[in-house]
Amino acid sequence: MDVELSPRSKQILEAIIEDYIATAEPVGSSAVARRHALTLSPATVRNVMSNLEEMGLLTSPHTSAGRIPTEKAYRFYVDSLIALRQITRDEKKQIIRRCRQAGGGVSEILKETSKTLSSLSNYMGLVVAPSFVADVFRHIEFLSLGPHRVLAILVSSNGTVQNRLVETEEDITQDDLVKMGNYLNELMQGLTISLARQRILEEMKDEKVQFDRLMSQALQISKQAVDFEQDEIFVEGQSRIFDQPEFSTGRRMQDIFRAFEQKGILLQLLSRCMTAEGVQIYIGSETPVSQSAGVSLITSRFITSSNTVGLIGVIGPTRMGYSSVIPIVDYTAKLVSRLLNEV
Amino acid sequence: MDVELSPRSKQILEAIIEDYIATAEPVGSSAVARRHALTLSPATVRNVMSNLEEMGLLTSPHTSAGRIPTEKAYRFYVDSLIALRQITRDEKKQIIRRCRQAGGGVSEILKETSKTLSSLSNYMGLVVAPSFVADVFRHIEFLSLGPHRVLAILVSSNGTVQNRLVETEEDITQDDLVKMGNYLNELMQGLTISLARQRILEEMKDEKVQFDRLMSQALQISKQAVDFEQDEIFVEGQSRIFDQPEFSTGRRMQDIFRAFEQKGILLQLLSRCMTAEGVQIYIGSETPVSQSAGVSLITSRFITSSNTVGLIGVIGPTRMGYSSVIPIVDYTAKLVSRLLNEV
DNA sequence: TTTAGCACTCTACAACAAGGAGTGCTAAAT
DNA sequence: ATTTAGCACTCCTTGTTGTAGAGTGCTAAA
Repeated sequence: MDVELSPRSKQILEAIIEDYIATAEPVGSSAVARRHALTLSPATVRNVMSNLEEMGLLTSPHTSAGRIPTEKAYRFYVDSLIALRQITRDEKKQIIRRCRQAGGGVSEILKETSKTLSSLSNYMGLVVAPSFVADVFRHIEFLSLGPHRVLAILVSSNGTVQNRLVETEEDITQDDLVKMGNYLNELMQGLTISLARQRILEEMKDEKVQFDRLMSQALQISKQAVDFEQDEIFVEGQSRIFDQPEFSTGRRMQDIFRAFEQKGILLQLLSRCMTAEGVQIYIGSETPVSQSAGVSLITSRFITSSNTVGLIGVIGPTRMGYSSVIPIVDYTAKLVSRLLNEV
Repeated sequence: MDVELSPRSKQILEAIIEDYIATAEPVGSSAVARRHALTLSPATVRNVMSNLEEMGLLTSPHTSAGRIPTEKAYRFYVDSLIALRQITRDEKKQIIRRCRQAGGGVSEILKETSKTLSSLSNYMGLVVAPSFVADVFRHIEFLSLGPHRVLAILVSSNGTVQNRLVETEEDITQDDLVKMGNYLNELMQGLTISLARQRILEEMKDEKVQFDRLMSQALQISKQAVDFEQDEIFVEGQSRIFDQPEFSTGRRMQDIFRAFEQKGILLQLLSRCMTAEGVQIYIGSETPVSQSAGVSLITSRFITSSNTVGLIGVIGPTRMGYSSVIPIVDYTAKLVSRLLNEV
């Protein structure tokens, strides 16, 4: 950002951005002069605006409309101008209450978090759960559910539970299933899930094991149990985008919804965002989700007790209330980290 | 339905409905005469249409537009006129393949089912999972995840797995957790989840148990484990409603999305639909989800091995391709029942 | 009972005019 | 050297009018 601006230009730019965020209408010179009680005439403001336009910070939809901020302007605003609103005691309370009351497992907490983000920000809430495969193995257990059906339950030290129904060729008694469980628990103790998976594959090559019918079956089943892609994603408050006038035309909304139906995009997002600490802000075309749709994304990562990383965030129009959403996202991410690490 | 119609009127009504389903445009008298190679002049068709309008089966948006079917007409069409299209071998294959490959637990299968319904019908797919509380208890297990954290895992004989993280006041060793598990497994053997819940409450009143520190803790924890509302609902293919011209205006879409964000509505739907067997069809204002939005709903229930009931369905505009969607829903419901009962 | 003919209604679309908002430029004022 | 008032200009918005087309309803003939 090689933007060099006089204090007055900054002030005017800020006024325009905030006006536009509030109204979604192009803002004209007289509106700025009036609303901000600047001791300047519209004409002066116009000159400044003209400069800002040349610098690529403003555009006008047509000759005789006011001007609207460009992506570059939002970027500058967020980097240099913004006065973050403090998160209120009330909001804090609400976040804590809702995330806690979710009770249940990790998934339930994260889903409620996503809803909370949505309702506090009035945009869409997004949570991408941490990848299970990086978690540390805690426990595996097999239950017989019928002649050829075995339920494998896999627990990580985070408390994330995976279960999978496996069809077996032959009948296995519950006693044998317990033995298999003991064997595997021994085998995978202390490994991450992905390492555990490797260990299983190695073990399957072992000659001793190959001759032990029970053990080789155990490996077979558990291999299926660890082989999955578990990508939990919670997008909540989708209907809120209808509140935004810029999305009232179907076309852009469709883009957004399409994007969410492809999980891949969101996972890619996760991997991109999880390296950096703190609140990340993606504006317009910077946004990995749906570049064309004119949305911005504010995210922050959270960390579980096993040091795996997840992502929370808010998605709204580029014209979003950054100053209030950023603190909310920030606070929520920290809270979720704390909740998930709580003793 | 006290509709008495001549064969010719029926034929014309059917033609109009099918035309309108295909085009979403009001259909005029000459279009009917032409497209259906009826040996009738537009004028004659007009007379018939005029009658149909009087009977409340057609309306016209304005004087000089064609006519469109009313809800009553769709109802009559579905009840008496419709020629169901046979489900193709290809569709069958696709349904089977996708539902099977989902692997994993019940949830995964049902989610994939919902997606499959959506992509075959080109409308939205809906699956409401059977209520867990009616399932038969199979197994409970406790795992220590840290000083004061216990993970309770509850398995029903369907293979549905519930897990819940419980904070305990004092530390409990894994050994004790195993004992607690044994005790509770004994206690709840063969009961449904909801009965198991009652049993726990009864047991907590028992004096003998109250003096056994371990057992009373076990009850305390397991009470939390069975106390939840687990309503899994999968709505997939939401972006498809953008393809329907009648929803291009934001207002009606918003209604639909709002409805889906309130789970209550869908659960109410479940309870209403699950009593009846076979395919259920709800047209327009009959639809429990969002009466105002002009949507129709085609559902059928499925049954799990423990005789609990779930719901699959397709949601589209009232102007939906009933003749092809009905067989798809019918077949899929049967398949899912079979899959979930499979030995 | 069916059909041709015709007047009638209503929409959709385009062309046009008036009003308004906001700009850019120029020249005067500070 | 800035700031500001004045003013012409642009372009959107809204409303009006006119026309073409689609489709109906009615009447009278087949």
